[in-house]
Amino acid sequence: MTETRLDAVKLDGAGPVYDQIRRAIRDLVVSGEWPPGTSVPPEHALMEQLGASRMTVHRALVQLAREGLIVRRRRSGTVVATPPASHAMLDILSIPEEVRQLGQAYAYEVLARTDGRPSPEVAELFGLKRSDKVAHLIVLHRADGKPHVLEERVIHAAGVNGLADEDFAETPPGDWLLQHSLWSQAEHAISAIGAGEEQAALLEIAEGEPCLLVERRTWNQSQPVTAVRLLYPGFRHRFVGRFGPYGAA
Amino acid sequence: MTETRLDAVKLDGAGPVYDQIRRAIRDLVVSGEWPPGTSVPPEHALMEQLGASRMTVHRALVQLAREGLIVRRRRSGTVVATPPASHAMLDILSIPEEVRQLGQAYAYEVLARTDGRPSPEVAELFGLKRSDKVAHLIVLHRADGKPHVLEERVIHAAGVNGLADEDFAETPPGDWLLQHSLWSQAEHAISAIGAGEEQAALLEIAEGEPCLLVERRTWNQSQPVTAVRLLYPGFRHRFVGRFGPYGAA
DNA sequence: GATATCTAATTGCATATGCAAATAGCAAGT
DNA sequence: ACTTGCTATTTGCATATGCAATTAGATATC
Repeated sequence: MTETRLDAVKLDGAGPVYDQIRRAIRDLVVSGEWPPGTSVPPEHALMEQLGASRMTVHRALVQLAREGLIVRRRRSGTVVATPPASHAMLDILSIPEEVRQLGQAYAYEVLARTDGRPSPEVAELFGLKRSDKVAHLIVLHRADGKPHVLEERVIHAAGVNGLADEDFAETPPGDWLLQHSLWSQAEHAISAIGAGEEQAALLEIAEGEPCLLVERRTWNQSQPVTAVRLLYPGFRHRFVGRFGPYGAA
Repeated sequence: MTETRLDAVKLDGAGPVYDQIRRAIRDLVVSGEWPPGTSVPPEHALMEQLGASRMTVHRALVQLAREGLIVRRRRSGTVVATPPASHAMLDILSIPEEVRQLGQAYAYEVLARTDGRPSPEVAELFGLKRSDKVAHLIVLHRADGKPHVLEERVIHAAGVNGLADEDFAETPPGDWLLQHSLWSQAEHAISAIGAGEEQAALLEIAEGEPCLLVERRTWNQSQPVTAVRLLYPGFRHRFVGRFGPYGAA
């Protein structure tokens, strides 16, 4: 339960007051300045600090709660929520979790790791300078001992603390990053591709076998954090999502 | 602009009043009883009808507006929104639109149509009785003259009006359905698969070439509406989505 | 020490009121 | 016809007020 700097909440005079309050607090949350667990000042305090009525403050907080950024409980007060680990549509943010939900035993091996400058392709793909430092990893995830997905990942060292000291012996890089970095934007791309020679060997499938390729890039405040390519044997995987016409269910 | 039955809005006494109002109106919208374009009674009318204060009615309507079910404008009033044609993550609800957004010329051919009973596999997949009537269609969509995606579709006749009289000469079945049916639930599945012999011939690719298979099933109030399998040549397509940790961007 | 009870902090909900902003529709004037 | 301006309707926003529900923490009791 971190200390909350009350005067960190500042209005910008643009638009409705309730929305100024909402944005001010949202910014503190998504910037990481108020990390998950931080307690948000009670309505009365904000009301005095900002010179708004309680109902106006209330409206802002209720909306933030509906958006899932904060959690409110009577008497205990309001705290910053821990962001949902997975995303509605097609999520695979945590591969161990994904495998275990299938009721299979999870294991992984780090097949290769190189720290250094990004290759030209990687730099291009990611909008990095050649002088930036990155870690490049290849990881094979297994379910019940059988190859499940092949992960190739680039991590931007400047965006993540403690990267050099981590050997990913205990935790695979994807999960480790979830705990050691923030992200504000992500992009997914899904396509189908035939397995290359090396990839096929690692996944123990035939060369050219159709695979699902999931590419994900994440940024924090427009600074790159990580990019990953996940190669799933196609016949064994499908991604499913459910929703209604007005949004995810 | 349909007539609005004011007394259709009824409270159920469960939970907060503003939420009862919200749910009551939401139900009228999603059930199709108030189709898109219907004008919602003004706050004053609802206020009197329901015996709630204007602010309470307001709160319900504001929330529905934020959820995208209704559109509100000062003086003009409130109308039921036309549901968004495409969904944030991976949408391809309208293939013509998708192709045109790529700046390519769109065309399609209905390769086959059979009306009758569902095959056992289709019935299984869809939870239909063998006695239900369905239409089975195979459609090839082209972009700039080249095969773009192969569509295989089953439509449940009982769920859709006017199906028998439609020959899909003007509008491909996906788009036609969007206009002639409602859906309340959809399920997407994405996988990778090698093109079969016939499929490869139609798409003008090599047999076994990796393809993205998008399967979508839609229901209205738990009654099946349609199921479709879209086969995209993998090297030519990728589906992209962007979002933040707290939801779609 | 354990347990029951009270108190006060905090959020949740609803109302009443007033004013601001946008604008559809009408009226008047040219 | 076309423009101009007025007016009434409708939504948007903020405030002040009061009470209800929940419950952490203090207090009293056994």
